[in-house]
Amino acid sequence: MEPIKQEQYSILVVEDDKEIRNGIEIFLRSQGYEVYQAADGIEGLEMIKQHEIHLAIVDIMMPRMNGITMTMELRKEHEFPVIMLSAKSEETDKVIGLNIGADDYVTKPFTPLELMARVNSQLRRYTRFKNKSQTVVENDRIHILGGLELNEDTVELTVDGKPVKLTPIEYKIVLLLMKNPGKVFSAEEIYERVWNEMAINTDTIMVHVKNIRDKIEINPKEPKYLKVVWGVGYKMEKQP
Amino acid sequence: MEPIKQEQYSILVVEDDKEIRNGIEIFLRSQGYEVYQAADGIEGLEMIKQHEIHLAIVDIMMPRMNGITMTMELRKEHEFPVIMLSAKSEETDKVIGLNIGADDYVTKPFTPLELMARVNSQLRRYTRFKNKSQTVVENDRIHILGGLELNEDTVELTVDGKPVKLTPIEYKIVLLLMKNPGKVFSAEEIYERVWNEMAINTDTIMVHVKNIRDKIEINPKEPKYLKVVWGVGYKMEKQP
DNA sequence: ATTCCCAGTCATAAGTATGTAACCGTTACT
DNA sequence: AGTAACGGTTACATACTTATGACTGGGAAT
Repeated sequence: MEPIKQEQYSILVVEDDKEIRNGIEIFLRSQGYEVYQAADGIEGLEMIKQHEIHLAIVDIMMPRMNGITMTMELRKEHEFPVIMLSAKSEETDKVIGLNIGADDYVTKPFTPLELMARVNSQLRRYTRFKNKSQTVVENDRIHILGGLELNEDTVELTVDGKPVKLTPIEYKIVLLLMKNPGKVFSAEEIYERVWNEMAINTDTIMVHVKNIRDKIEINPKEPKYLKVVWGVGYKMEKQP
Repeated sequence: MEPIKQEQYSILVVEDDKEIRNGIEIFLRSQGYEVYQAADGIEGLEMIKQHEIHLAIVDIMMPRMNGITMTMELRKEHEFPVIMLSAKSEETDKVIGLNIGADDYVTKPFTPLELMARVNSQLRRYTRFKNKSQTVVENDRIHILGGLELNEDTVELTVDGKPVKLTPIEYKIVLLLMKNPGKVFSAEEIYERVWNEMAINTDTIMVHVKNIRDKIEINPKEPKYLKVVWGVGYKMEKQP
């Protein structure tokens, strides 16, 4: 696990629990990041004014000003990625759905690897986006596969040009598969990467797959896109 | 659903209670992992020096050297995933884990299935990550032998460019042989490495070999790829 | 309150893969 | 040539994996 960093990125950690805050700081520093701390939203916004920040990790529940309000505030001025921390996955879906402007979320308790993966991923995306926005807007946030077109920015999927309504979970599954065309994911893997938690059973995935097929396939009985690989998992078939 | 494991991963179990240690070992072995044991942190570090370890399961409370100290020590040199075993599910334990570099937690008491799920999940992440970091390098998850091409990511085999459908077991056998071109495996060896259990009879292998030949060989009677070595076993012939 | 939508669970059906056994060919050696 | 040991082939019952439709409960929208 080695971060590739030419620049030194600065990360702001906003979290009222001092132990967690320090834990995150130590870990991020060990990965070569510069770290600033704040104990609540107001302190956090103050830090952003004073320092150049490339990414913020923000807890939702905090005294004085909570993470949601803080994120909405900072978004008026800044574009850097915000990763939210929340206690349970209940609220997080709402947060994402509400389009507060957070880019990702991690549910507590989390492991270092989880957090690290998301920090790296967001920074990668952010820095690439920044560079490209000056030239042509060649977007890697639009995924095309035959007649399927998934747009990450508008969160929309079209089949042969016709928009298709996906539920949040369906969207996440399709996104994962379309980001990796041809690659096979086991049901467990899909579960872990979409839900961010251990898989309990694979029935859930099967049902979602069926529902997705009903929406995107001309003939769901003989899928053209979302195929099963027997005994292994599912994949999005590359189109000729 | 069983993961496809052609490589034998080595797991170190560090736990002072001998019964638990042995219990874990039995389950891990049944899944095809190589297992090493240690009764405390000092022994554990010793084992890591002597063997190549891909994942460690470490109890927190142990005599002589506890799991936290041990994990901090091993992190100075190694990056493989560490799963901690702890008595309480207190969040503070997990915060401590953030500081020391553990990747996941299982709270005692746990079921074998729980532990297994986490072990598989962590190894999946770890190996995936390792592969991603070497983006430029020609992928070691694609194996080519003459007209045969096997891709581990898409779980596909093509013969002269044409895709061939393999069953899970056929796939595992082909993968094992193609990863070791020219190397001869006895039927027993193939059985043990694909099934992760003792071979009872070799008929099964023979049948699978025939079925594979029917799929990948132009003339199955005179195999070009999957050859028999009389009285010894089977191999994938290196191609000129 | 009522309706609607989504996520998850379950029972059952449909579809594949697998192991076994019986039988046929080949090879190596006397 | 005879024969014993080994490898190849075929067929089929059984076991697994995946697909499907119906049902439940929770939450949001009306």
